[in-house]
Amino acid sequence: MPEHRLTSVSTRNRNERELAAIFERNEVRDTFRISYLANRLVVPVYEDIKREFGLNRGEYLLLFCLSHIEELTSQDVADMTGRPRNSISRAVHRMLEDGYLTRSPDPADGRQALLRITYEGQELHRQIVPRFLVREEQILCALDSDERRQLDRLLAKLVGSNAP
Amino acid sequence: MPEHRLTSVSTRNRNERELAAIFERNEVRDTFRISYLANRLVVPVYEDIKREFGLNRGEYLLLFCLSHIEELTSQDVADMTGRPRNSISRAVHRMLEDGYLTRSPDPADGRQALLRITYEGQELHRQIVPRFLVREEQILCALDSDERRQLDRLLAKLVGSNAP
DNA sequence: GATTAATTGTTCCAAATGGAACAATTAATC
DNA sequence: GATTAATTGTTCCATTTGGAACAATTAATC
Repeated sequence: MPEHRLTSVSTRNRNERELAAIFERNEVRDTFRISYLANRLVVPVYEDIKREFGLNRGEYLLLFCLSHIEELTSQDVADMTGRPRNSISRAVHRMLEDGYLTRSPDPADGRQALLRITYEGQELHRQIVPRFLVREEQILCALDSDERRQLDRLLAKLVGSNAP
Repeated sequence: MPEHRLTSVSTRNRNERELAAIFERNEVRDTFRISYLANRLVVPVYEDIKREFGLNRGEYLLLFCLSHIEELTSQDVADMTGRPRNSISRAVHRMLEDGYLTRSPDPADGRQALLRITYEGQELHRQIVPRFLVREEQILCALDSDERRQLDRLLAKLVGSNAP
């Protein structure tokens, strides 16, 4: 965000009250609340991942992409994650060294190399996913099952639309 | 934020198709989609703000907070935005120099200083808000007015709950 | 009321970040 | 097919970032 991040993790009453007021008053309520939610969902998990596995966000995103798509180039990952290519390059090297992925030159195009996740990488991913799920549940349990379905439908629609 | 960020801004068909697949396949769908949405809403606007007004995210967040709450300390802003205090400190100094806010020592507590937005700061905020709104509309127009109300209700519930 | 603990804002510094230039390769254009 | 343009992954470098230590001040504890 670096982010449009607003946490209410404050021990001081004043801020909690005032923060709530911001949610009601501000001019771009939906953007603001979605951004806030995203950070509440994701930030603490990334802090865990950093602490326990030594991966930063870019490295985990690389792992995540390769967990779902068998073979990708660095450029693919850059496109998908919106991160600059040099960051991906760094992440790839670190993850190669740690044995979480492999790289082989593309026989069809000498410029690029094909990345794949290793077994160790898959294992790591398997350890990390539950943390996101636990966190998701902590936040989304505020909704009943009907509301969860509503949310699912709305998100599908929003994400599916190809706005600019 | 650095971020759990996945954009579909790719000129290549392959990635767009594969990206869509990730949304369906992955294990933490709601977290993933909310995070994706947040970035789509916010990232391009922050890029504009950076380019046109020279403010980074932290600086704008400071402005945003002071636009809605008359008087805050640096620590207040740190609590509300979840950013480290030294970042806030830097942002405050830059914004002071630019004349977007004022600072006066708190007579009741010698440790802290009270920040307020200036007229110039309010003007700047007034110029920036519409950009968020335009972007919000670009994304949320995928929903009809009923669905918008649903979303509003769900967000209120999610944000209002005080999960850990 | 003296002593210890906690809080605020700042400075220092090592690490992360991302833009720009670059060589290697492939695609496009003439 | 030669020449120009575009693409990929990397290196370089200036800027940003955030943790830790710090002085100044206030609160808590004895």
